[in-house]
Amino acid sequence: MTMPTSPPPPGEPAVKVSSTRLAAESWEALFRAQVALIRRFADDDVWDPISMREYDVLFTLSRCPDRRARLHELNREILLSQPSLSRMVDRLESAGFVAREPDPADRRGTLVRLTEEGSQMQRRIGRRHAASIRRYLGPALDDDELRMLAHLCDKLRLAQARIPDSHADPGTDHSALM
Amino acid sequence: MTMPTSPPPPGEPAVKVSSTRLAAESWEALFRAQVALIRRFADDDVWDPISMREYDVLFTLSRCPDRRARLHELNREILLSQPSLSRMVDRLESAGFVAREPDPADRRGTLVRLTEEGSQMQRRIGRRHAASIRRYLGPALDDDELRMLAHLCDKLRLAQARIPDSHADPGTDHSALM
DNA sequence: GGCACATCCATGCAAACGCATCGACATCGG
DNA sequence: CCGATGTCGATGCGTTTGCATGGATGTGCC
Repeated sequence: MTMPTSPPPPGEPAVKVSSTRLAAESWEALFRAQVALIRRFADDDVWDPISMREYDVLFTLSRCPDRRARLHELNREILLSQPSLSRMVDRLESAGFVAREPDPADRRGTLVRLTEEGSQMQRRIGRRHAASIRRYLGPALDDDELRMLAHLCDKLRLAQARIPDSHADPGTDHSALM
Repeated sequence: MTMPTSPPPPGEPAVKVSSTRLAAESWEALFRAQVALIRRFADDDVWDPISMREYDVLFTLSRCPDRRARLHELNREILLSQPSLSRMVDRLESAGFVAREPDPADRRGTLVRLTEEGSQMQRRIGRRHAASIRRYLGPALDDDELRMLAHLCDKLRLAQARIPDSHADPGTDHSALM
């Protein structure tokens, strides 16, 4: 998805087009690999009582300090709109896997905490999911390649914090002034 | 999402655990990088008349021979269930971007063809999206790194065809017998 | 040929999603 | 201290998604 291409626009500097093309091909490869793997994981019957996306929430919480996080913090890691995440937490809460508690430091916020039951569920599914990951990635790439892939993806993700929006307000961008 | 981990299961051979952990870390890195980039692309206002997922369909069709494909073929590239894709094609058809036509070679199937209007729309959005891709990937990775990332992702994706399901029927898997 | 089975697409329906919005609280400026 | 503005999370509502299923056509076997 979200791959561009189309014939290179005429009149652009050749070096820039080439570089754009390279970036587009890399994004397409990354995206398609992710689609193929998500498909395989979805076909695994390891998620049983919850969905893959709900597992993502439990997993993310399991890595948070004290296994709790603000809803808004969670929302930065989960590919869901804020209202959708709020309702997903509703469902996980009624299932007993997480619990909402007020944030004493900021009474606007809500802390979402992984319950013991939720933690057990995350570990149970996580073990099976880890076996699947190994099954699908292990035969495809050797250890050095896996390390290289992780390194490049981390570098790509972390760099995003330093790249402004395409429609950022230039008046408030002081990063080049100081 | 869909990252496993949890403490390494006791009693497993150390080498296997280590390898599983490496695969899991690579998958997590790949997935999180994809999430971060999808977020950025979604925030771009380049999609205007359609959605990012609908653009994915137009883009995929634009690469097909004669700009047409069977619905079922499309469904292998698009991360959507078959009924959802069917309805998305409904919407794109009423918007005039694609057209359904019967497949003369297999009367069960339906060919989805990109109309001229749909092709123009794809190119229009594609140019803007390509600029975004360059904007977000270019400063993060140099050309060699982009090439390496694409290579590893392609290798990972293409290898999936040779890796059986986790719950494959052993009776029908003849790959090891011949 | 004819019957069993597989494949392809469409549709009914409940669940989940995103957008717009609102109330509650925090923060900043006077 | 108070009002303006910004941030956080919840809810109404229309749209989109997935699951289960059905109808139609292709394929294999006797």
